[in-house]
Amino acid sequence: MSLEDDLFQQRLRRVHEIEALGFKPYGQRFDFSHTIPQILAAYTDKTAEQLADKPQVRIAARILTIRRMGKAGFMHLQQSGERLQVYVRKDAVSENEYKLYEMLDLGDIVGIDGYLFRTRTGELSVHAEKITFLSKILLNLPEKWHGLEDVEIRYRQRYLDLIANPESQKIFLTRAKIISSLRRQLESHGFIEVETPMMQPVYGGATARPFVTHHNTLDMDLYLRIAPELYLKRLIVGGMDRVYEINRNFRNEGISTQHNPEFTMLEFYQAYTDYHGMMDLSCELLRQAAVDATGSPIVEFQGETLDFSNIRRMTMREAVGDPSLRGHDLVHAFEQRIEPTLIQPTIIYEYPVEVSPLSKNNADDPSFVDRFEIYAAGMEIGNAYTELNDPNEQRRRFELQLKMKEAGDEEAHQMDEDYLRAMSYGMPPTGGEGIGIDRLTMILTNSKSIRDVILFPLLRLEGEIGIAAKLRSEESGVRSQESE
RNA sequence: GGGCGCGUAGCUCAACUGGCAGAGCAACUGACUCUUAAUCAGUAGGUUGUAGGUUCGAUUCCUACCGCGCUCACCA
Repeated sequence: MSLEDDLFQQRLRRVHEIEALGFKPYGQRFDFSHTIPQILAAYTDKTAEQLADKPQVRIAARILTIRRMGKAGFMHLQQSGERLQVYVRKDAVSENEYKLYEMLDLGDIVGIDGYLFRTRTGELSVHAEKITFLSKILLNLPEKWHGLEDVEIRYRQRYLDLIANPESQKIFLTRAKIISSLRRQLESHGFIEVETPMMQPVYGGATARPFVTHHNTLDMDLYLRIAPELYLKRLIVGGMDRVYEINRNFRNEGISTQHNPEFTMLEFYQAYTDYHGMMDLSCELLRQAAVDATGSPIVEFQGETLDFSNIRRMTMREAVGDPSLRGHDLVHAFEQRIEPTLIQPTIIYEYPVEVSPLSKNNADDPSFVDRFEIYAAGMEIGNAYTELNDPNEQRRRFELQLKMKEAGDEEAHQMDEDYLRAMSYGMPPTGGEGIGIDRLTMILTNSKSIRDVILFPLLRLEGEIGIAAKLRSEESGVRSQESE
């Protein structure tokens, strides 16, 4: 029998031992008085004397370490990636609770009633007076000071990563702060959050290959959206002058450290402004998001110092520095030579019309459009433009895209007649923008791979896991032992 | 999809040129009422990713496959 099976069976037996002591191995509601982060925030700077009145606390968390010394011992509990020590002495808890303490495993979840004090070495700790059992671990936790380093397991079993690596919790906490910062800022500018279809009969708003799915009752093929853009602009036509959406896009393309097939995009549209207005708003949004997420507009990313309080602006032609290049050649030169060098946050504006089917022409040179993208750390993190609101020009752009499609461009835009119809009712001059939340999170959490900022990145199927069989066989093993 | 690299105990890693698969942590037994990588004494734990091949002998060399990473292509 392998070690793991042995351990599994051993712990399953322990479930019965815990029951025999009068505890529930998979416990119930536990009304805690504080979270561990709350206790640390409130009492970290309190001296032993200031804790002399024995502040009473009731906490619930997972056991990360245990140090037993016969008739007393310590353990560290962890909650939301933060740790607090608990001191258990035989004469301070009931006899059964101490027996329970002696059979606890790393990874079990317990509730502790007790009071705060400082140990002889000065560590803030809970002096346990009551132990409640809340949940049993059956598997083995990763090793305690190296944590879990195997990236494949970190991505496949994110729950284990979150237990073993507190930094991982922090990344997703920061991600949440970024999103809530952007929401708060947009709300304060009068933007309304909306939700538009993820399943679309006609896909558009970006150049990408879509995922296809099928609705049975309607017997109709649908595309998972590659962008919400065309629906959001229908709302602008309808008089919702400031709208935004934070949601998933799906693109059926390559996977890399910067690409996941589903990714989160913020898109926002503001009537009666243009791309210069969007530039100013973007700079404000990004600076404040950096401050809200990290405490500063200046962040470290892979050895570089990025300053979001001072975003440079230059045209694509200026960035490339070759006035003879136009159209696709200009974009190609830019992507090849310039994009990877844009480490500091930079706005690149005025794009060729060929790569911008939904943007308004530049008034001085109609072969360019009033569009910009935001780059940082060599990645594109945002894309914005003055929206094309002339339905006949939009029709010509769609027809140009259809020709590109016929010529073999799999990512060229589809014709969207309802979008043209909406625009024919009159769309106000509008500025619109998309910001890639995953990439922004990478930069603000100093993460090298997009998989580090997506809780469950797409991976190939893993082999047989076998846990159901193990649970089943151990269960029958326990039963046969009991009947002996 | 192409190229390169990695896969050894639950975790983190060793194993020289092809020669008896090992350590720390975790686990188990025992001691210990302020430890914190607790300590001390002892015990157990392996289909070396999978399947073939070469060889007296393969963790090691070869082939294919599976998974992951990096990178190029593509893309945001």
